[in-house]
Amino acid sequence: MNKGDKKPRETKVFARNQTYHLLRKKLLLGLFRPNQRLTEEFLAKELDVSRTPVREALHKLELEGLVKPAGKRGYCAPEESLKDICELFEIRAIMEGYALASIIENISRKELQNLKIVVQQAEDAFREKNLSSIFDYNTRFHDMLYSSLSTAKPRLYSMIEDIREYTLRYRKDTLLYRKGVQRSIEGHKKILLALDTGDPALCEQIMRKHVYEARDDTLASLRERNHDQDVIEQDIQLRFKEL
Amino acid sequence: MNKGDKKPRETKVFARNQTYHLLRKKLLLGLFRPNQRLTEEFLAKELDVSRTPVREALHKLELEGLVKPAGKRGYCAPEESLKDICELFEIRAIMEGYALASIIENISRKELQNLKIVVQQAEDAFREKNLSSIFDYNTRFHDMLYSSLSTAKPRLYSMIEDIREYTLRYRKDTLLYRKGVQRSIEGHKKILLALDTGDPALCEQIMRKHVYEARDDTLASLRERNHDQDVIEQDIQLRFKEL
DNA sequence: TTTACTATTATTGTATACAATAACGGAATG
DNA sequence: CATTCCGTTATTGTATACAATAATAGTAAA
Repeated sequence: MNKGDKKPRETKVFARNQTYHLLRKKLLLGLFRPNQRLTEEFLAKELDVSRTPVREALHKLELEGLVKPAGKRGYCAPEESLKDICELFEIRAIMEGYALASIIENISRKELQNLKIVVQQAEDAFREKNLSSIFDYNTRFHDMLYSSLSTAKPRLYSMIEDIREYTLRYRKDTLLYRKGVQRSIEGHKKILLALDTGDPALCEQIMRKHVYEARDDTLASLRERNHDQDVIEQDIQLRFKEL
Repeated sequence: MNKGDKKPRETKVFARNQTYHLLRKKLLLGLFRPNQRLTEEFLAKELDVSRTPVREALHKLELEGLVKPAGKRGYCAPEESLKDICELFEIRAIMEGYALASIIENISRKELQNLKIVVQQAEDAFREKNLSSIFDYNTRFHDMLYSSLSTAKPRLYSMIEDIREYTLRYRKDTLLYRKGVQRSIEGHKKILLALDTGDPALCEQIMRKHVYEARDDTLASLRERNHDQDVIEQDIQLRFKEL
């Protein structure tokens, strides 16, 4: 070790964390067939670790509902029922609605201005049919909107993030659903208007409606899914490359 | 094995589950000092299992926020900040408010009648100063109220149950706070009235208010806590005896 | 052919060994 | 007396061995 680097800052990456996050991502992207049996040994071999980190990951993922018990032994990937999807969006609507209402206490004029810029960018991208970047703009809009929440109400924030991730699994489809994208941008504009009024109840109402629209678009796109299954497969593989 | 019992139904209890639930309960009851270091070996010895189930339990409990990382290594019991408590109640208010609003679609006249009976029983117990049984009546009221939710919206239901458990940790104090008990019963009456009207928005509003009152009473009783610390200790030990 | 029983295999649960490293403490130095 | 360095100890991360048991297949009997 050289004398200069007292702390080499090699953030040791543990197999446990890596395994958990990788498995989680794979499940969220739907890379396992529904009801596919997930045995510890199989996953361990696939991820090139021992059973120990895999088992822990599976048990934690069970807590989150990302894997479900298969009979008396082991786990499997859950199959997505429309009812489950609806409930996830419903919960998102409740929590994000309240989150928006509590944000108006703290949000600054400058932050509002920045949000407007992002929405504008998303709109431009939509006009140029640059669909993939819209996904990023939407994400940025979301992150900016809730940035104050992460310190003010960390628990609410992390719950919202979790649920958003769970619904993210289906958004890959919505991405390809043009009408949904447009509605989403319109929704963001309305959110900004609501914030401008400073009325918490209105904010809550608008945000709930926005999430319900996202739900409807997701369901609509799921119904068309079989039409362009191969495109989606490609998209999944691409998105997974980013680890 | 006798011929009669093909399936002896000895539900094998795994050290893993037992350890997780026991540790969870201890944490919820506040049986560890805040910031107390929780080493795997110490807990393993205490619960008479190996480190394996303990480690899994700790990692799962971290996911729930019931233990927090202590420095770079290991975990410790989190210290309860008033801010955290407030946020927990706030989230409860959001979710239970929505839950009540969605219940009115399905609730039957008979169920309403049963709920009224339970509230009446709680009121009688209060008049007879039978404080400990009020806790049970309140729990029963809650369970009956949300029984339909557990099948209709299982995810929302389990989230509410989790958060209720997290706030339960502080209710042990509220139990001894007479004014809080009375307000709680009055709150339940109002909830029944709101359900009678069949108005979802009103239900949501009333329930939120009810939970906020619970929060205020909890905070108030926490402030008086030092006065009768020994009584509370006794109560904790007693409650823990029930495993 | 179907059913029931048994033997085999697969897979998980738990404990433990070992390695890696963080935490701690004590000696040496200024 | 304070501080830094180094060696010891404590504690965790991972792999693996072994036991327990569920799943499976295969065989025999009806």
